[in-house]
Amino acid sequence: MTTKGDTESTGQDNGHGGRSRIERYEPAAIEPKWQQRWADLRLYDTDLDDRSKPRYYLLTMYPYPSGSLHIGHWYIITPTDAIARYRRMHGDNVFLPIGFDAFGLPAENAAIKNNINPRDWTMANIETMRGQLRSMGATFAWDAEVVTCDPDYYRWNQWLFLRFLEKGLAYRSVSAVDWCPNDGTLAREQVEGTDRRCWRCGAQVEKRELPQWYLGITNYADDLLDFGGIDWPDPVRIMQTNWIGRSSGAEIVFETAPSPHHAGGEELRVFTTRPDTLFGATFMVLAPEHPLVAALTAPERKAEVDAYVAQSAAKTEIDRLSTDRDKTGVPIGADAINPVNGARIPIFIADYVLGTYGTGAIMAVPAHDERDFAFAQKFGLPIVRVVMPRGADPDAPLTEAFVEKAADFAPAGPPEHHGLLGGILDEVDLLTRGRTATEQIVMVNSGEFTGRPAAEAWHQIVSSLEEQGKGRQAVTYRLRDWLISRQRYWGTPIPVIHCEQCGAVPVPERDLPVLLPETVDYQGSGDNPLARDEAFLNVPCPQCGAAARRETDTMDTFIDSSWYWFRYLSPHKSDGPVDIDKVRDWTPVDQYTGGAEHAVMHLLYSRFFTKAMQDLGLVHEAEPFRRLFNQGQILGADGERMSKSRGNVQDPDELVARYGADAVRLFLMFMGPWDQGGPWSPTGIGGVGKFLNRIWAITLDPHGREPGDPSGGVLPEGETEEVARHRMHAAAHRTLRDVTADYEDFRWNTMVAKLMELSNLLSRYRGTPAAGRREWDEAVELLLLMLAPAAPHITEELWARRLEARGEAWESIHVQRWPELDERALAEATREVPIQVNGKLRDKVTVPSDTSERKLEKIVLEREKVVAAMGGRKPARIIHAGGGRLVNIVLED
RNA sequence: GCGACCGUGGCGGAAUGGCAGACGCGCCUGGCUUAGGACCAGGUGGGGAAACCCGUGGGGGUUCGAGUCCCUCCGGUCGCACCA
Repeated sequence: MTTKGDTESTGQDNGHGGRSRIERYEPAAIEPKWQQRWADLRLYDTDLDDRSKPRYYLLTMYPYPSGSLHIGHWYIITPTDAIARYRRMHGDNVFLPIGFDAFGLPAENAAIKNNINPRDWTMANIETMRGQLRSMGATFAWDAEVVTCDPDYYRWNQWLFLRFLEKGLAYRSVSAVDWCPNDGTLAREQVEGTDRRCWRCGAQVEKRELPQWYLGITNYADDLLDFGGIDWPDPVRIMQTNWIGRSSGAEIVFETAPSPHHAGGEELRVFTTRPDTLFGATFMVLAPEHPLVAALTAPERKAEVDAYVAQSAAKTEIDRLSTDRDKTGVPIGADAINPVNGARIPIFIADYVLGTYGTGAIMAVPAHDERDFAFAQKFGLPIVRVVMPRGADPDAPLTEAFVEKAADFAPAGPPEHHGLLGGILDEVDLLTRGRTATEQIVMVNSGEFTGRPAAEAWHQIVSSLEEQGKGRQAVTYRLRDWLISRQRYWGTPIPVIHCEQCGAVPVPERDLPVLLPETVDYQGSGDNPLARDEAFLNVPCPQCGAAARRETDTMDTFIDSSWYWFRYLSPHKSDGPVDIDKVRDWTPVDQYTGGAEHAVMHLLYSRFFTKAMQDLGLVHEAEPFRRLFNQGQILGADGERMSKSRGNVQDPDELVARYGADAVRLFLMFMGPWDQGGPWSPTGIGGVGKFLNRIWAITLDPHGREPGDPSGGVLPEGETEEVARHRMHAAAHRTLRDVTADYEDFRWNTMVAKLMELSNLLSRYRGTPAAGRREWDEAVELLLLMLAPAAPHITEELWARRLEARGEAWESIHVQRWPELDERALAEATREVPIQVNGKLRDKVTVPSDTSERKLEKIVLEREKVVAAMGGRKPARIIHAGGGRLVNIVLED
């Protein structure tokens, strides 16, 4: 690379022993120049009203302004920028906006630590990062920039919240949050490890019941399972499907039995996906926090039950869910009645049953559920087998739960998280497997249902319960409503006022935005500084005018990112969050790029917001992003996540200073497939540097030669100038064909490799009589055009110099049309055919391209090596692989 | 445990079921140089003097033909994790 001597040789020696006729490639001398020029010409501002060209909304996940860009940002942004440039060369009106995800904890923590204002910290970081983003040569539409901590942005978070509130999509409810005794409430990600400790002080985090604000994402659960019309990677769709966790089954009503202390007759509802196993329910388990626990507990059990409830309340959810934990629980001294056979079964509480899922109560069928089995074994409870493979011995003792179920006999519906993931398995395969299993699993010990296939009984039992009013088909989701309250300063204030008379009153729209106070005491004792800011807190109730207090919770910052791409279209609109006409013209986003770590949270919230905003009449679309691409993650050289604390962060500015932005861009694209990422290693960046030097040399100095080139000035052995010219023409167009396909599919590594091949070929002809001829010129031009989206600066510079040399007026390479493919150039006069005998490669023969199969067979069978390989045996048949790519002679046995 | 993805030279990685290892790094040889961590040319999967043989995590299968498709085992990465 050119860089090494930069400091030592101070440019007086050009590194080529003083022989070269051209100055060397100095990225530092050309890159800022062109960046400035592009900005001055406003080359990349998008006219959103221009309908003369097809629109292309290209979106990349906006960064958090953490302080500076790291190489991972470049890894996302570089190819995204290349897509933008490539689409423009195809005549699309490309919109590539950028902004900053500017609310969040790091700013607040930095404020506490350094005693500066979170806003100042954030805005300073944004300024730094803007400069870095410009240094990459990325073509962002800066005039559409959105900064989420700007009141002009977050007021619309508040406005949307009020609309959600009106619609019943936002509500307040009491729930448990993580609470650190020293630092107050913590976000989920601030609680570390399985022992749940505070990341700052290391104290054990506890749960606190607090009134919190929620958004009703579960209302859209089934809609969110429908991925129709969007082209997203399977892994993301699968993760979202699993996260939503739709389970269809039945809700079944058990009644409590009368006892000495109790009249009985209370209804206990359970959710099960296996109503077919109802006869095997030998006990019942309630979550410790189940509302009926206190009422049902027998007096003599009270002490023990209370102790268990207290004990599990002290535990975190993580502890409770830990799989390897032993089952614990206590009987509450009451029984329930199995509605299907009238059996009295004991009721337990146990923390393996979650209060937040289903009905917070289960019927336990130990024979057919591993967890229930373990519990029954520990507590010596009966285990009754009720389904089994046809022909099995119903009385054989079970050593483990038999959980095999008869395919999917639940009602058809959206994809669920167990088993059948929509369309991924072959349908026919599923049907046959399903049918077989369905017939093979039969009922036993189940009264009138005994002997029937379990799949039938599933439905019959549900209908029979339904008739008696003791149950119904039901669907449950793992997905819960979105808790958006954060007891933090640096976020969007939730626009609500609490009045003793009127309750929680929405802030009137005319009073928006509820501004974050500029100066607060964020140095305080760890709770939300807003809660101590009397000026902020005290307001009159908008309804009755009495003294009232503001809500002090702020919104989860995922709210900001749930609709920001709509705002890019009208960032300064002051009478509403979005411009519905622009939204109609420009969304859904054509291509979204970003990391897979947002597969569930951000991408699910964004889909929810879009659907909710559609229902509010704000937008016309049900889906935000038509196509999604998840690039891989760049890790530190040690294979770990890059982080300042690990000291494995690669500073991109340093690389740009050494190698230039184009080389860094190209190297990131060349490393490997974009969706793969991998450990960072700068070894090899010199390779793309060499490539750029070569482009520089062949463009500016076709007739030059490098010192010591032994083949310099001479065409390859046996090659005429005619042949060389034809080869250049063919190679240029073959490269164009392949590179175009690679751009379309984001295969940057092979794209760069193919351009390297073309430049290697031209380099071989440099200084020979073939150099500088028409075909040479054409190949160089194609090479520059094809490279332009990936390495925008060097190509712009060389393009300008070519124009200048030809006395033509300057026009940016980045407004040129993508070259047209000349199909005729691809045709070769001859082709080389590999010859296999019994599938093994034995020989190759070069024949005229129009050789017929029959003629080719004749030629092939006369080849010396082929005859030898055939060893006197006769061909049974001869395979011609597609289009004469290969011949395979299959011999008789 | 469940789900998804992935195993190819010393390294990053190529390869619509059809010549395995494109392209690059590194390394070797030579050239050019006062010099080179610059530049140019050639070579570089393993074994073998060669003919040739062997090679895409292991084993099986489908096929004229498998890195690619199917089954199975082993190893790795990510996500979920008592969700009834």
